[in-house]
Amino acid sequence: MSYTYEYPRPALTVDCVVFGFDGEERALKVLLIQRKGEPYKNCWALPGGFVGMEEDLETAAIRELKEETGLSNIFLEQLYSFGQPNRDPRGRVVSVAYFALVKHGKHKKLHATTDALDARWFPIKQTPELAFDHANILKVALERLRGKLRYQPIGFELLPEKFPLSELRHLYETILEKTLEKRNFRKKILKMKVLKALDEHQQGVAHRAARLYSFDKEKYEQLRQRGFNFEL
Amino acid sequence: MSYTYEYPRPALTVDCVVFGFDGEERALKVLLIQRKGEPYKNCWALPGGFVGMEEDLETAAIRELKEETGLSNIFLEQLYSFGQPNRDPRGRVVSVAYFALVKHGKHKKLHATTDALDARWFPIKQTPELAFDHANILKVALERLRGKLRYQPIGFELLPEKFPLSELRHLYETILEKTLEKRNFRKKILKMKVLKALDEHQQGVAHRAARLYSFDKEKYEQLRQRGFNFEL
DNA sequence: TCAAAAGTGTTTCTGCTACACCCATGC
DNA sequence: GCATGGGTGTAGCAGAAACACTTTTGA
Repeated sequence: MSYTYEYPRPALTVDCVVFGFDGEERALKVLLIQRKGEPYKNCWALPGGFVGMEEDLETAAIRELKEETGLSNIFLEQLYSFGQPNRDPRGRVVSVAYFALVKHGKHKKLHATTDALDARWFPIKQTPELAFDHANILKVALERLRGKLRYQPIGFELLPEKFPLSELRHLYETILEKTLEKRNFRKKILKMKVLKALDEHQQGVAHRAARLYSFDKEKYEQLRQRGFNFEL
Repeated sequence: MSYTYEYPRPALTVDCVVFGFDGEERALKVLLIQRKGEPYKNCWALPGGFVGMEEDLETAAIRELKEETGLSNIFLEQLYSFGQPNRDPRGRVVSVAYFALVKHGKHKKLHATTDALDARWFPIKQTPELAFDHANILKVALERLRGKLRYQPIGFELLPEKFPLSELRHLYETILEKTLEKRNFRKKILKMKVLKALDEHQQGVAHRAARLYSFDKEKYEQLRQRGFNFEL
């Protein structure tokens, strides 16, 4: 079977930059797969692939992520489209990149599925050489993550459902690469009223157990519609 | 001549949302073209067209803009990619949308070129029915414009080289749809040191002539690199 | 001399920053 | 009882907001 057009067409792919935050190592990580086929065989790359003919772009991103890494049901948002004529040795390939956030703990075990040799988390500071222009895509994604983190409550997407405030702070400190004053951070975030204080505490820690909180998405939506702006 | 591929491929287009600010009417406007051919013949639409095979996405946007409206040398930035499977009746067409800002006065006269029946500025509040999903693209562009305006000095792209402070304020008031206190606006923007005060004043106004300013791009770049953040 | 917008300073108030000590818990 | 991080209050300061009058110019 083949398909014929009057004019040439670029191929269209999606690529996903999946970020996770490892609370234990206090490190921001990115999910990469090892390529099974040519080009860049065995090379590490962002998960992604060709867009189906009847498939929405976001749907394609979700599907590829599932196929190549086993991940599903995660925060996903379009990042940018990359279309340099020579970014792929096979010919003209335009890629719509997505940017995803996952609760790292939940997905520690990754499936290296049929489409990829391997799938692994890499600390953002120690990524291998990447295929295509993926290093650049990753760079853009990282800038976007840092930019959004301060103005939108997306940090919660990287944490488990229930978390102590200190973990949220560590996440901000790690990603923004600066330390935040403990008391002021607490005041600021609690004053926004987007966290639900739970009647639960940490367990099995060698010190006073911290209270757990959860992000109150409904409350946030209500506030946002009244013109409230999350900003940290 | 025809082109054959093993798998089907979506067609790829670029569309441009071009904003201009009309200082006299104090209105934000968008540039639309009237379609010459099917589908949506005679309907108003965003300028745009197919991406060439060896052509960078941004280059394609610049070229289409030139071809359909005569505009060139303007601020252009990628907005978002739209890929709903049924957004174009001709079949699967994915469009990378760009978002452009022009100095309205300079380009009051538009060429209705060979590719379009007509090209016109429409106040954002009074746009006609648009072809395809262009109404949605416009909506996304407008949100982006409002969002960026506060945190990046892009307002200047909509003004002439030299302008009085009041015009800059009117621009902000119009786009953000709220009034700004005259004295505080002046203080805030001047304190940033990104405006050059010129030794020129308005001419032919029926009241005290205001001093003209120009945006100092180099100064802004210097400040930005030292961690300064434009915010209004 | 009137109309219309330019231009200017000060006070008030809010909200951020900086900072040090006691508390609860597991080992 | 000690080490570890959890949790709290306040004083000082900077910057935003609010506000009214004088100046300049052309008609």
